Amino acid sequence: MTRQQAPTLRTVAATAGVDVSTVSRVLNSGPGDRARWAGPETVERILRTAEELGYRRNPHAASLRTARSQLVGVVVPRLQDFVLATIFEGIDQAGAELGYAAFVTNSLDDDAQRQARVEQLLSRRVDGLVLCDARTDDPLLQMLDERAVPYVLALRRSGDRVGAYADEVHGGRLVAEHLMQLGYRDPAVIAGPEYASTANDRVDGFRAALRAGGLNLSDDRVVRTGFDADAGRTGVAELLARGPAPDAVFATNDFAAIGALGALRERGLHVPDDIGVVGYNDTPLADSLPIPLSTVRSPVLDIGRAAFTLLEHHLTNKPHPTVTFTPTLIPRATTRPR
Amino acid sequence: MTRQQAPTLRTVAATAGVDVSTVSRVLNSGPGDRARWAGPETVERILRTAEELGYRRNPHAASLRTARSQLVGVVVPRLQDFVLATIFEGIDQAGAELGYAAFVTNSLDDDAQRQARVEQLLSRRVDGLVLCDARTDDPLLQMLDERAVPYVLALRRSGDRVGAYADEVHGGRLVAEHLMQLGYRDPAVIAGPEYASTANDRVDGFRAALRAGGLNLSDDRVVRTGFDADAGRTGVAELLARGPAPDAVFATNDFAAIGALGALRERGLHVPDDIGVVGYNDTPLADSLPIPLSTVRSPVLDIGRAAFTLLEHHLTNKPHPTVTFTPTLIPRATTRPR
DNA sequence: TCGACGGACCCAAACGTTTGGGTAGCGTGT
DNA sequence: ACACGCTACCCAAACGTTTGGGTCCGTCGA
Repeated sequence: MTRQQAPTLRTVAATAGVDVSTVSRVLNSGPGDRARWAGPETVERILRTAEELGYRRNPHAASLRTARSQLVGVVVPRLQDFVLATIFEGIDQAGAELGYAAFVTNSLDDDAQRQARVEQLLSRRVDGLVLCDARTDDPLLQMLDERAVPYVLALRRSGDRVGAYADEVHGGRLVAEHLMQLGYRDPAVIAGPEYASTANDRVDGFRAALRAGGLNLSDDRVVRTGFDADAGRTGVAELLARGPAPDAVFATNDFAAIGALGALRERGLHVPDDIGVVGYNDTPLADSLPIPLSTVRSPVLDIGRAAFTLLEHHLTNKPHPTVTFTPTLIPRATTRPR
Repeated sequence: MTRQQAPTLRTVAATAGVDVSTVSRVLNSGPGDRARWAGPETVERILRTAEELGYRRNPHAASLRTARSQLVGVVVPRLQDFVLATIFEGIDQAGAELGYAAFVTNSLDDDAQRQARVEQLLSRRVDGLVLCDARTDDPLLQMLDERAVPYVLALRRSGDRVGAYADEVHGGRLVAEHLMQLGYRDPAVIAGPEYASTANDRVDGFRAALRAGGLNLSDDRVVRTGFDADAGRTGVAELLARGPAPDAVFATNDFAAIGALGALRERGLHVPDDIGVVGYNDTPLADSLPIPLSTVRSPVLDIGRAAFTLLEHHLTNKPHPTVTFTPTLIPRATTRPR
């Protein structure tokens, strides 16, 4: 077997005895439309020789000609985050089904980095972007709007821009209702950073549901930190420093909840007897912690898939209204009836 | 501002009053070499107009011409896994520095999926692959060898193929030495799946160090499971079903360790008083667990970076010998002197 | 004074597709 | 018999680069 050059349309056309244009059209139309371009046994012959020669179309040549790369860029705060990795998986899956490939990069929630990464994706000539790290007020998005770059958001909202989201307000509400139902009367919340709509919405929903249940969430029962375990520790420290311990803690992220669990333990507070804890996201090990964590699960894979679909519709001028998914509460051992 | 077409080399050449070839050469050579292709003020003019017009080269056209895509494909078992996400980050970082972009996809350690994903990457015409999911005996790799596809491995070995690895044997040894030093005498191990070299090497190193310390690791103190928390639970169950409890458990993965922690707790065994536990990988929350987990850390970001460098050297016919990184032990609260 | 040489460019082909526009041959209706 | 419309193709231009070859002109050594 000699070291053959990768076969091109020309090779296929030559060995099948037709013109390259015919091969191209036959190969690119679905089984139904093929007959529009060639006679049945010509179609058959083209398909067969393409197969035999192991022909694969050169996407660069095609992109050059069509000015469409079938490539999308995905920007996430951090791929190490389980939720974001899953969203990307959804995007990649849905994309692959339609012949798209996806690039993904970390923005680390850092302005310069975001800018640079988006610029890089754009110079790779992606057809569009999925941004998972939108800010509530986001100059980058304005820039993209001005440049008319096709994009959709995922997970984090910004204004009323189109995207695929989870109903975070509802998620917060679920947590509040769960706690109230179990008899907790004085919950606190450890919230993520202000710039993420997700954290804010969860707190809003939580507060609203408490109010509807006749409880008030005062400002000193809310502490703003980050998204990681350390944020949970410092959150608990802050909360306890402010006065009497709450009877429950809602951390807007499982990692923060896990950090909180550790901090509470160090302070001799027993979960769930002394204090209830609920997280958010249903990280894979929430279930497997020494004390399994009560939490909220959003269909993140679906969010990813939907985000891609939205983008694809955008690219093909189909309607693509924002979609919202509903989270569910997963009660486990860190909360119990009082 | 009218809707301008993206400027091409031709546009730049025309407005700078030179030929496209000159522009191309000037733009593509480093600051040092530019003078080889044009006079100093022509260079200056070209650079300036390119800048002003906002010219960005079309990578598809370039790839078509050069038959190099500056694209690499990365295959990981699961991107949701922190370690793999970090390795990818390393690859992406190092790649970006040299003008490469990276695709990443999940193989889920499933043969058909791996095959399909690799095929997809190849039809995207990547210049090479980084495989993070190699098996000890791996037909896919043979196929790539035969087709002369440039690739390197990362993390998991296969035969003596080139790659960037952590010294897992050493890691296992560190754990054994740590346990022996603390006075544990009868450890057990919950190992990952057979097909992953990482798990095997860790166990081998562990066993060897025990032997060197005069201890024997009998077969019924080794249980083979998977890489997730559930594997840890069932691992513990299996171990305890076999006879008297060991005095320590080495889980070759933090998630498994966390599962083990939960299972031990349910059975009334206290960590670290009744039984010590050591994980592997230093997952971000190992540190923040209610009982912080003793574990081993490998420089995974560096492994990713090194893997890319290796691949790039391969692509440019430079020497690229396997590199190995040394892990370190992170003692925390799940082990203590007996 | 002449040839050689090098600097500073330009020319044109090629990479592999896609796609708007042919056209030859045939069947059909009148 | 003729126009017409299909079917089943083919032709060729274009997408934006890169790169192996020119060409022209000025300088320098002998």
